Amino acid sequence: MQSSVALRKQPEALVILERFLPYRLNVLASLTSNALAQIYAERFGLTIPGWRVIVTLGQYEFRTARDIAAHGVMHKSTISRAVATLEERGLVARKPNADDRREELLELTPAGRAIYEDLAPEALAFERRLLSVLSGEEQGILSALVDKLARHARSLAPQEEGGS
Amino acid sequence: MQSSVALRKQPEALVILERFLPYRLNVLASLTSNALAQIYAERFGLTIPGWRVIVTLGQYEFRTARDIAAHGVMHKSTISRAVATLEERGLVARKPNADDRREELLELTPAGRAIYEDLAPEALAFERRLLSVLSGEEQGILSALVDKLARHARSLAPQEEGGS
DNA sequence: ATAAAATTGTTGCACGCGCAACGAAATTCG
DNA sequence: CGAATTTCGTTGCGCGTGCAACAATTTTAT
Repeated sequence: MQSSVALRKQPEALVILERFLPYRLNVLASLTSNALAQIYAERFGLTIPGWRVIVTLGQYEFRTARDIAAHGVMHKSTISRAVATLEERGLVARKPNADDRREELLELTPAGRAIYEDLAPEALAFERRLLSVLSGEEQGILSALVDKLARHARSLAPQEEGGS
Repeated sequence: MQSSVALRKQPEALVILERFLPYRLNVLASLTSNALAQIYAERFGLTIPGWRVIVTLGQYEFRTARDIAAHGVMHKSTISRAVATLEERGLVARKPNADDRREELLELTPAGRAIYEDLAPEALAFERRLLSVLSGEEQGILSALVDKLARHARSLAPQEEGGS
């Protein structure tokens, strides 16, 4: 065994950022998030959590704060405050749940739904612009891989409450 | 043309979160980021920006704060403060650049490199655990697609400074 | 050469966010 | 049935972070 160099002391790159997936995922998510945030902040004065509440309620009609938090990996206090702000602005209404009086069902007001209907097409247009560099097949593959990874990542830390 | 229902008023889901890629990318990034953050916060008292500075310097040896910020889509003030903290802890050192005295070259101190060499294997182990649900081929495909998307996303908003 | 514009990094300020403690309600257990 | 535990949502606190203004320096334009 011809030893190459004995006791190399030179620093060595152990992690290559350009190949480190968690890093790259965060960079990509930041890029898309920032671009989207610009749209709904400038045009509708919405924060990211506020936007998420509105889109979730636009899709699900009635949901609790906890559902929204868990689904989007956000802290419950973040959602609580976002809902409070949206309620003050008259975009979201609370309906007490008779079956479980700890929780409140949330829904969009007509004004909230109007914003949703304005915002949703822009969000989809942004998504299309973003995905336009991928073929339809690539989009499907990416979609499946992202879902697979996300499911696995959730199983690695099930009891957590995350922050964006 | 037999019209279906005239003037449907029922609310309609325009955005399906489970199919909306920016949302899913953020969820996935949050999941991985939280799990990683737990490692280097608990064991080394590092914040996310602090960790990013250390890994970047671990790989590149000499970099300016601006480089790190742009590469990781983070705000320059975030990096500035992270570097200040790391310098106080004796993990990072500044070398003034004679060619351009506005900027400072950053490098890891021996203590900083020691943390890096402790942390890097754990980060890589986490990445392996995360990617273990994908085949080698799938990993390669995902990698390529993420890069392609990130390049495109950067080109959509080139003059921005992002936030994590 | 001189002035105007651009760039690097820092800092005061405000605010959003995570944490932990809390009240209220529901569930589990003895 | 009653006590202990769990869960949903809110809130005070501290802090990290984005924004904008700034000093220092370099680059560009006149």
